[in-house]
Amino acid sequence: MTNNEPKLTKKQIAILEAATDLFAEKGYAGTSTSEIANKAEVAEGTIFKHFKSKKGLLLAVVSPMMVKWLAPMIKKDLNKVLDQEFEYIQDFIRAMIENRKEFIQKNLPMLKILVQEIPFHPDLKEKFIEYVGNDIFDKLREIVKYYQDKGQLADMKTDTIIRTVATSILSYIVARYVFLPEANWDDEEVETERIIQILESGIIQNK
Amino acid sequence: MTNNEPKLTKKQIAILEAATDLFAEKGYAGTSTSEIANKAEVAEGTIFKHFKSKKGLLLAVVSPMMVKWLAPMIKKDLNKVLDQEFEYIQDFIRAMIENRKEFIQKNLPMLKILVQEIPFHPDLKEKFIEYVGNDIFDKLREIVKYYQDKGQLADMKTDTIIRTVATSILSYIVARYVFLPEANWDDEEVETERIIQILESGIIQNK
Amino acid sequence: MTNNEPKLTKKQIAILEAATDLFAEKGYAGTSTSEIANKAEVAEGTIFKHFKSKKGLLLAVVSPMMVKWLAPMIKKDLNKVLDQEFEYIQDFIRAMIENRKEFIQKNLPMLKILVQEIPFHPDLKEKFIEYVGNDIFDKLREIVKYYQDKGQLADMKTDTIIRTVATSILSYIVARYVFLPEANWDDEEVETERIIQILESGIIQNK
Amino acid sequence: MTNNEPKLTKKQIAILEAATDLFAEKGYAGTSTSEIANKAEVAEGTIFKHFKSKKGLLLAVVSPMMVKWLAPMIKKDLNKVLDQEFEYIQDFIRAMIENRKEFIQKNLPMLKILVQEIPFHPDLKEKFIEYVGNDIFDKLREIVKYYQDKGQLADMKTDTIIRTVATSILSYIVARYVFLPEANWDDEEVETERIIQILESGIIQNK
DNA sequence: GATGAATGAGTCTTCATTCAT
DNA sequence: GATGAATGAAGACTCATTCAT
Repeated sequence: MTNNEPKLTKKQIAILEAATDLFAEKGYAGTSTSEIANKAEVAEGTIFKHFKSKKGLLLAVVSPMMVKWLAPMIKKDLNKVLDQEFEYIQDFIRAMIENRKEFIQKNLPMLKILVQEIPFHPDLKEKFIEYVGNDIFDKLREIVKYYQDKGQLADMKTDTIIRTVATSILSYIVARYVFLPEANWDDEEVETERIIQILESGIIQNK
Repeated sequence: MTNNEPKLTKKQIAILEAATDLFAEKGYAGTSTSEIANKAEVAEGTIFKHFKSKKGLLLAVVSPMMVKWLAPMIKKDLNKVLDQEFEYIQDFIRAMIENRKEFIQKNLPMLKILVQEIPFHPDLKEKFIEYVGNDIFDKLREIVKYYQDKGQLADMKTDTIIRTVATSILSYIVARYVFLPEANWDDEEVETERIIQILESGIIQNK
Repeated sequence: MTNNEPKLTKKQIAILEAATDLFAEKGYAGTSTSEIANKAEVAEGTIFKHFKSKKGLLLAVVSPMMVKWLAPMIKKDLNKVLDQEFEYIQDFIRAMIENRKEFIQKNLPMLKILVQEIPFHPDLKEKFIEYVGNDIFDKLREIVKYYQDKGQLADMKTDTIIRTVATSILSYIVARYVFLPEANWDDEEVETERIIQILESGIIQNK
Repeated sequence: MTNNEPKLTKKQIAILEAATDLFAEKGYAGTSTSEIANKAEVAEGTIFKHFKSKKGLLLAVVSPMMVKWLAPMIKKDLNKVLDQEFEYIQDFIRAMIENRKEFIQKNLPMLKILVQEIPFHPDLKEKFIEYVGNDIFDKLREIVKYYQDKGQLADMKTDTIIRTVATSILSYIVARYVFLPEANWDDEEVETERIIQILESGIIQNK
């Protein structure tokens, strides 16, 4: 967890970047390794030297996103919560969205790949669950509990609350960045506040 | 609704069903025409006799869903709205979800295909917009206006309201039926009410 | 040989005409039976009812040309020669070209097919030789002999003379109608005379 | 002439040779790429690695013939003409036939392919015209003019003379090597002299 | 006689993967 | 490590031919 980034060579980075772009644009099954080699300006064989198979390349593209994005997202913010840095849950949600904004935009293709390919790759799904399901979900439950105890969250089932918040956020991200990127959206801050406002008057007990 | 389905033969239906299942399961690009032929128990050539190309088959799978589901969904309910059958917007939303429930479950694979393939097929997107964007969106705007005038909807931008309601519903459908079908969900009625409740306290002005 | 044209039905004629056009335009191997059916406005099965196979259709297209064109060409003119109607060989050659002109132009596609497909179909070649080699060639030899005896033809080998005349005529036809139809050629009469003139001062002894 | 053949590998040569033989024997449309692969003893994929498509292979087979045969044929001999090496046009024609004899025999299949496929491939025709029509035709006109000025050629239209000589030569080549290779021809020298003799007494003014 | 749906072998082409250099 | 030529299985698609209606 400390230094798992084992010094990628220039070629490896080029391959990963090319693969990320192409997988996001045309899907995993719709992208050929020769296209990737071409875009990365390496020989086709080089890809297989570093990532044993095409599937291995997909995992290499998608894994760091799970490790670097989802895990830290919770770990960091959870600590802040417990350190009393977020008195109100609104602040926690806002932070979760705000802090990742940059990362989301930079890694949008990876996210797109993740969302699009998970249904077709059981092993991807497993890996995803391995990180999110068991590790993060537990911590999210702690957080929900924390705010429920503070009286800031409705007394619904924990999982329902998590689901509601998660889908509120994800639906916005998916809609804005994956399905309708060309629609004229409001500023991100405005949309963020709208999500919070909706959640606030909805499942969040004010007072 | 009367006779637009120009008598599909048994084989055509078998092909469409096999294609629908396989596209949903493994994605369009990940499914081979020989697999489809195999599952439909027809010769591979038969597929191409009826649907000029693999892409043509995809459109044949997905088009009726747009024509039969989305268009009627609005047309019928819009009339009911204007006929004063839905005094409260909650009833309208409930009806939209309730009425389609059966159709959604029956045509879930199609919906899954639509959601998953739209990003990769500009022509699919166009066809989708052709049905939803220009025809249906306009009518949705009318409905929103109608309830805004009645004071039942917040005074936000029309499009924002539509988006919020739509993503609330879609996020539930996608989460429940596409991404996490094996999670233990509450009864559909309960979830439906939850959506309405969230929307109610959120963007819907009570009183 | 008397009435071998066994009353062709309308559909049969349509098929033969469509096949002739398409074979000439795209070659035998490059034309599909469905294209032919399409152009002839009959069902694909109908083609096979009448002409057992695609190859059978080719033979049906090409055979009459050999029977109707080459055989009569000689028979008729040979008689005229022997009836003293052509005192000079020039008249005989001129007649051969003149008389067939209409037929050539009307049946150009068939001729094109014959020339183009003979190298690929041993049975076609055999059929051709059956008509030309054994039947016609013998009669041509008679004619050459006849004019050689009259002192109008050089004392070369009979076959060489036939070859020379034949290639002179054929090279003109092939060049004009098959390879370079769009070049600006002189009137047919002028070209005909040119062929004769060249043959005249070449292999034909004047006086 | 020095290094335009950019080092063909053994496999590429094997493919080109197999394709040349098969195209000549069965025609382009009548030959399958798997047959070619088989004969060349390479994998089918290898063909497409080197020649992007079947059509590309056809061009690769036929192009060098145009570049190496037709262009040099004229260029070399034209210079000799202008260098006064051929005082009489007979010598020029004889040289044209003689010098190429070896090449013709070695590349007969290619020539056969060229003749047979040009009618079906507009792009082949264009390429052919590009080399023969504009480059060589002009030079041929110069040569004709040259000998007309010397009084050795009849005062006909330049193009007619070229056509006559060309068809005289081509008809002989096509007849001897393409259509009737098994007929008992005289020695090549004898036939060559015959062509010249016919042309001589025909269009060539013997002072 | 005529149809056209159905077939499955065969076509051209692409692809992930390997391996000698 | 890096290459890219080579592979052959698999892909989408076409075709001549058959047969029940």
